[in-house]
Amino acid sequence: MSQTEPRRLSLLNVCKTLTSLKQIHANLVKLGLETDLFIAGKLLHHCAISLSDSLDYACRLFRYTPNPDVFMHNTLIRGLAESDRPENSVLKFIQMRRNSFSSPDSFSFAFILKAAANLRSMRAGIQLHCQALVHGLDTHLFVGTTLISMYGECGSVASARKVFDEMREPNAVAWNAVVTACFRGVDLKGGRKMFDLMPVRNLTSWNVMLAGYTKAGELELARETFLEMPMKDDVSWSTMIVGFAHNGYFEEAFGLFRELQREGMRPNETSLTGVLSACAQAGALEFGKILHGFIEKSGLSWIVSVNNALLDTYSKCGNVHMARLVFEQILKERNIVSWTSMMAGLAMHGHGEEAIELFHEMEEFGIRPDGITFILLLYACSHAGLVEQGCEFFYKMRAMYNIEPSIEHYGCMVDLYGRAGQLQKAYEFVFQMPIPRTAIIWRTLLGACSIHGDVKLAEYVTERLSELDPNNSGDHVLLSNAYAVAGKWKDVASVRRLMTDQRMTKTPGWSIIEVDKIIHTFMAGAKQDKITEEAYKKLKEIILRLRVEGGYVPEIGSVFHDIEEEEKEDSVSVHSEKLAVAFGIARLCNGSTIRIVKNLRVCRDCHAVMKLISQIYKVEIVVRDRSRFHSFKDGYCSCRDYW
DNA sequence: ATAGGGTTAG
Repeated sequence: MSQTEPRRLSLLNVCKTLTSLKQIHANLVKLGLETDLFIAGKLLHHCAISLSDSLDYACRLFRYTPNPDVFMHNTLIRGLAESDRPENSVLKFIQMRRNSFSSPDSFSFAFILKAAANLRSMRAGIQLHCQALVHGLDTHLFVGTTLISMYGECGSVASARKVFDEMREPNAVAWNAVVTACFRGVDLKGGRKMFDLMPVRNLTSWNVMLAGYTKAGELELARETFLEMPMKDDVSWSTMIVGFAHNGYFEEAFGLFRELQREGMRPNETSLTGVLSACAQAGALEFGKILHGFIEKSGLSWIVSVNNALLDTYSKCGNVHMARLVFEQILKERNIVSWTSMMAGLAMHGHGEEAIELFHEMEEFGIRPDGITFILLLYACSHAGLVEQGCEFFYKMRAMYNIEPSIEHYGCMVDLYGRAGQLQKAYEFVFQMPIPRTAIIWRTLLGACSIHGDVKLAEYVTERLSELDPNNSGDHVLLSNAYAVAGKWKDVASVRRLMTDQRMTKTPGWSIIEVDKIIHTFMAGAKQDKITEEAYKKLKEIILRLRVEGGYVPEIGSVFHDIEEEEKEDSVSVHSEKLAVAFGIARLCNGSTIRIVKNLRVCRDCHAVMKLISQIYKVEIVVRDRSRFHSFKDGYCSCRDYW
């Protein structure tokens, strides 16, 4: 090896993207050094482990190395084990056993067991356990620890504990693994007990507790533990932020992020994506922009995952243009998540065709779609009314892309037919699907019945649902909406009576609007305060003007209510999104867009009102409902009245 | 030990 080699290889440590790695690789080839096993191993390690989304390149590198050694085998097995297709890792392991002169060492087993863990395959795990035994490696500390994790991931806390108990001298890592295994098996008490028994705790032990508690939704316990910790690192902070964000506590996630910065720590990739995900879910555009600025300033904008989260935040906050801009900026480094997120953004905003176009562009880019990409594609089709295209994609995903449809894909198909009013087809589809029908499948069908007023089917579906998921108030609301659309008010009333008799409470709808940096929440039928009163007053005035100038007649069909006409109309006019928009009209200055986030889907009447308001008051209104965006302008909505 | 894209519904 010449003098320059160590220096050239040390370049690898600073190369952060595949593009720069390729340059180094090209240089090595030019010097004829790429067959040197040490150098090839280093290179492989860098793109299989250190860089994300470079596995394909790693596989090619491996293929072009004449006689790869154990290290290279292990490295590729390791990289594949962490990929989205861990089965390839197992294949590589088998290939190594068959074709190679090198026999597996403790590293091989540690990595391949990780693949079994990621596959949640107890069968593969047990077989590998046996093989490790044959090689006398099952009692090896590292292998034993991975065995514990594997059994934990596969859901067998008992096996995990057995391996642990038989360990001669478990170190802190082994202890941590067994605590993690307990939490995976939702044995919180057991996890806590092992934690208390630990002879030596390191920072990871504490972080394991945080992760265990937040995943179980025990945020109070997590917070207690967090405060109790003798030391915190960025993983501790990230775990807390992500934990709160995932459990819907957005304000808490924001608060922790600010606190982290106050303590003088640098947010890392994970805490940033976590806090951005909170922004996306909450629709907090302004905070998202601040974070964008921070990312640019602190030189973190090269990180793909951060850009993906940012892109997602912009589109979920209603700003597809900014999402697109971020997407354009990462042109070379885009991965499957970037493409899928952008497709999701377009689909949510009603640009189904563009989402499909983007899919084809992605293919030209040489990126293979995965199962999630197809969920988004089908979502795009169903929400744009593109029934035939949706069917075609559903067929192609298996035939051309070798991706087995999962329950989510079947759900999309039911929705595709149902939303378009093809209830017969939807029903047949549900019957011929080859995997067990879940409550969500039936609920999707029920949703379609409620849109189109198919009472008979709705009744049948409700029966199926009562077997699978009884006492779900939402399902009864859907049934009653189906009756209402069909004008069967007596049946509406009887469903409602049933609900009150059984003390079922309907999830309250809420809408939020930000005015002067303050977020106001409106709820139908909530207790009155000054703000709500103001909103009601303005709404009355608006409705009157809509009647006179826009010929507005309330639509009562899709509303859950009964008996008197006047009362029906009343209940329509108090939907939370109407209050929010009225408040926006009252408080926001002319020319600014009214942005509303709602937790449920928008009803027909509110939709009609929004269109009229946008026309008569000359304002743009953007509503994000539970699933998508509606942009109202000049009396039209971006969803083309299909949602 | 932590992370980014995900079917339905109230």
